[in-house]
Amino acid sequence: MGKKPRNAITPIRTDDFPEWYQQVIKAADMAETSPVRGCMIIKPYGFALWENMQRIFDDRIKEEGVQNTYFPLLIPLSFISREAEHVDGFAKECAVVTHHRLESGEDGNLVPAGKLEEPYVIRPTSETIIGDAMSRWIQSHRDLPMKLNQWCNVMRWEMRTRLFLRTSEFLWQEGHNAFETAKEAQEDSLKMLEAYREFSEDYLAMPVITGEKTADERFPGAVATYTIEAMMQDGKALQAGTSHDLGQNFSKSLSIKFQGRDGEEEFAHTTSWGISTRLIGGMIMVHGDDDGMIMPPRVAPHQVVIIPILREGQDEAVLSKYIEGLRAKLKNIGVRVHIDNREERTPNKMWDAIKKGVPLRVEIGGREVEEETLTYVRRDIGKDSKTTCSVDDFLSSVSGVLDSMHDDMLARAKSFRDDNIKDVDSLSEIADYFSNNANIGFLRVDTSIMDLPNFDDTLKSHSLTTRCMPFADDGDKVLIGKAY
RNA sequence: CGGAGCGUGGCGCAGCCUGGUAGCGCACCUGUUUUGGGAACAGGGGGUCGGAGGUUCGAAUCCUCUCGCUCCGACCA
Repeated sequence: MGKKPRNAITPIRTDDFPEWYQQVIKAADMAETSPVRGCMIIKPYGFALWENMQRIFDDRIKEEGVQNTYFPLLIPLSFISREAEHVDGFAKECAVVTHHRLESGEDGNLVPAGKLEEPYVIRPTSETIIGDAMSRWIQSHRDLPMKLNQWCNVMRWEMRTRLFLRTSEFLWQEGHNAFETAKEAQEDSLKMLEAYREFSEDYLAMPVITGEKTADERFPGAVATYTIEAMMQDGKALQAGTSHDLGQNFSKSLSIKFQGRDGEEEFAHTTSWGISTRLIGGMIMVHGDDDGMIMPPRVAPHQVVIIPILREGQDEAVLSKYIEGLRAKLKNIGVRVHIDNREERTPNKMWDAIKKGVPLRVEIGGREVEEETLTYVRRDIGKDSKTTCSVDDFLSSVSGVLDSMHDDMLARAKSFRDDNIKDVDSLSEIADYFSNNANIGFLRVDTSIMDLPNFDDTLKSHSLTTRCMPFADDGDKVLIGKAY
């Protein structure tokens, strides 16, 4: 029997990136497919990550005066059809509830019965039903701005699904704000986009490009869609979050109106903005390596995992007490710590911690207990970072170590991304670049190129899309790439 | 929805062409020796082969239908 491969994930990224992605999720025990078509089961370790993301971002939006609500899962069919472009955008992917009862059929199987007068649609997004409520709640300019959010699940019957990146049902937050003026709405949509950028970079260590979507990529019914775009390690783009300026399109079709300061009746200006469990897929593809996941320290379910190393003739009680003491001290200073006490071989515990991407792995055996030290390894660097230090030193430096790991992860991802954005001038250069399979990433071109007659065909024939018109280029350039 | 492939113990697969009543690796359980970057040996438990129908003395193997999944494309957070 030969030794197992040096890396924990097979295949490695450069051999088969999509398969590598699936294997990382499995190895980290984050999620799996379910008996329900296109729907995933988020396992405890994956959900703990989502909970941390939720907590952080929820606190952030509350600073903006956003209030949480909960609206029904089911939306009357007639609501969806109120906004014309909205219908076109979502009709193809709606799950519809048509019955409310099951009866025994002739062959003994249960069959739907009790047909509904009006079918319900399982929400693909909630602009219409929240807008309907807003139309009743908003009467005066004094009721504005109104900022509502909900953390919930939505369903879009996608043709092809991938864990976290695109599932038929997914978890997200959807914010819906209403304002008196067009200017406020526009500013708000940009502000929420900035909140996404900050969250992605400051907590997920995932660098993003902020910009506006081209008309083709705009949210159905929106005046403008703003996006944060991230680049995965295979050079593909991931739309990691969007914020829409809906103008008065939805307020007019849903009748969200108020009496203004001048006594005239006016339609509100609304925005909507969302991020989803897709971000988890992004984190995997931005940070993961051939040994599995690397959790960004600030959202990692466990920031530190302690692995007891018990050898023969060693007093287990003494070791446990030492470790328990360390755990309590770490918890005290706000570090999320996990002790791996499973009856499992030590090397396997280490590999599990690696595959799960726990930022810091702490090993404690007889030596450490005797010397009142501990040994730790940074996940993103590996065993070359193995350090032994006193418990006190660790306690005073651990948050700094986690911070620098965060900074390093962000910097690494940023330089990879920047290295893979090229400037070009012509359609033929775009075609040439993506005809060579070795070339990955985004191309940046003048927005005027979108007016060329062959533009759409060129993109289509290479499976390319416009990702966004970056704010950094004042909207003069457009990024083009392959997307998830 | 178009193209391709696959459904056999928990997972990954072989067997199918040339029908004879199921096998391998990993995982799991027990024991011994081990344990600081994926342990070794020995013993052991677990499947009726996606589903339905057909051919046959006999079907995981052949035929028909059907369901599901994965990948590629179009669509999309």
